[in-house]
Amino acid sequence: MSRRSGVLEFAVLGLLRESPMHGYELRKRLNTSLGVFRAFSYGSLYPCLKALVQRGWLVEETSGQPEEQQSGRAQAAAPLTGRRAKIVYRLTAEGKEHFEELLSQTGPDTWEDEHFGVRFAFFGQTSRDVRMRVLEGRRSRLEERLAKMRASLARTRERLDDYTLELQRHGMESVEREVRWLSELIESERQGTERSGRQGRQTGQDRPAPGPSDNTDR
Amino acid sequence: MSRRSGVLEFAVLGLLRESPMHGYELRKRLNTSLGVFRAFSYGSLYPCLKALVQRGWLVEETSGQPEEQQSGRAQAAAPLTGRRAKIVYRLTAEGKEHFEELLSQTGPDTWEDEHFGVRFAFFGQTSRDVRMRVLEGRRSRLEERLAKMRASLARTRERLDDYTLELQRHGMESVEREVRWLSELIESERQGTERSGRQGRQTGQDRPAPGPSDNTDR
DNA sequence: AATTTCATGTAATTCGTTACATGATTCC
DNA sequence: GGAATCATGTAACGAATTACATGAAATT
Repeated sequence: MSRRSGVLEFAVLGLLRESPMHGYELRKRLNTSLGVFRAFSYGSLYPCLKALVQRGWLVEETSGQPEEQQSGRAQAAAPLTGRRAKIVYRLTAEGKEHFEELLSQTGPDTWEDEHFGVRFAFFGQTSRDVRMRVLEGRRSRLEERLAKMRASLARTRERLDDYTLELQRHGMESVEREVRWLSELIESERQGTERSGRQGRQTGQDRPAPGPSDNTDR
Repeated sequence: MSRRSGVLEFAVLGLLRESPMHGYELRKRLNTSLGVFRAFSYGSLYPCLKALVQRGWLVEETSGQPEEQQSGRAQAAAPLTGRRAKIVYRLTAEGKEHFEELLSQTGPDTWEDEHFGVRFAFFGQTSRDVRMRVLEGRRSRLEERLAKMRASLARTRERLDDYTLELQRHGMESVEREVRWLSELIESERQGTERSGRQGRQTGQDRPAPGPSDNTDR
C-alpha cells in the first residue's frame, strides 16, 4: 500500500515546492529535469502522491475551481459519472517544512548512487554548507570505491580476459571522471564563499555545528 | 519463491561455466569481476542458485568427496548435525546449452542499462557477430537518449537553474563519452583479429588481443 | 471520425535488499 | 580462546515496474 520511496518522495516535494502541478505533468518533469538518472512511472507516482496527501504534506485541488475552498478534497469533487477532475497537488506548510528538513540532511542517504542525482538537482534550494558536505561525501565515497577497484584489479589482473578488463578499465575511468567533476564543483563552491584565508583540504571529516540555520534562498 | 532474475541468473551461469564454485566465492566474483555496476547479496544469490538447480541447469556437489557420484544432491549429504557441507555448484550440460542460447541473443535485453554490463563481461564467450549487434544496439539506444536530452534541453533551458543545468550537462557528457567508447570498440571489432589494443590503456600490460577467436559461432 | 496525447488510477509481479539465524575455519 | 572471515540460508520488507482499466481533450 504505502508506496513511499525516498527518492521519489523527495523529488515530488521538491518539484511541488516550485509550483503546484498535477500528476501527469509532475511525471514529465521528473523524467526530464531530473531524468537522465531516474525514470518513474504512474504506478509509482500516484500511490506516492496519495501517501503524501495522507501525511499532510500535500493537498489536492480540483482544477477549474476558483480559489475558494481547497481543503484536501473536501467537497464531492465532481461526481464519478461526470467529467473527471484534474487534480492539482500543492505543498502544504508542513510539507514545505518537511522538505526543508530533508534538504538540510547530510549523510550516506545524500551521496549514495540512488540519492545523489536528485539531491544535486535541488542544490538550488540547498544551503551552501550542505552542498559542500554532500559533494565531499560523494567524492570520498567514490575515492573509496576507486581504491577497492584498484586493489581488486591488481590482485586479479592475470586471470581476467580482455573484455572483462576493458569493462573494468572503463568503469574506473568513469568514476575518476566523476571525481574530477566533483572536485571542480567543490572548488567552485569554495571560491563562492571564502575569499579570505587559504584552505587546506579537509576531506570528509565531520565538523560540528553546521548550523543549518539559514537555508534555501537562491 | 522463484527468485529468478535476468542479470543475476545470467552472471551465475556465466561464472560457473568457467569453473565450478560455491556460493560464497561466486558472490565475491560477482561483486568484483562484474562489480562496478552491480552488487548482489546472499539473499538474492542462494535462492537463485536453488532455482537454477531445480531447473536442471546446475548440480550441487558436497566438497570433500572424491569425484564419485554427483547427481544433484543425491545422497544424504552430511547429516544436519554434523559438519556443514560446502556446496559446490557445477554447470550441467543443459545449463551450458541454456547459457549459450542466452549468449546468442540480441535485442533490448542485451543493451539496456541493466543488462549491458554483464553481457559485456561475457563477451569473451560471445560470438563476434553477437558482440557487434549488442554494441551497436547499445550505441543507438544511447544516441536516441542523447537526442531526447538535447531536445528537452533546448525546450526548457531558460526555466532551469544552474545546478539542474549542470547536472544535465554532466549527464549528457557521460552518455556522449560512452558513445565514443562504444564506437572505438565497434571499430576495433570490425578490424578483426588483429590487435585489440585501444588507445588510453595505460596499464602497461599489453595483451596480444583476444583474437577472440575461440568459440560459439552459430 | 479517428488517433494521439492528456489524465488517473489499481493489481500483480519483479528484482532486489536488510536483518536475522546458524555454524565452521583460520588467524593471531 | 577470541576475532575475523568463511559459509549457508530464511523471512520480511522495499521500491519500483508492467499490465490492466478507464476516460477526457486536442489534433488531424
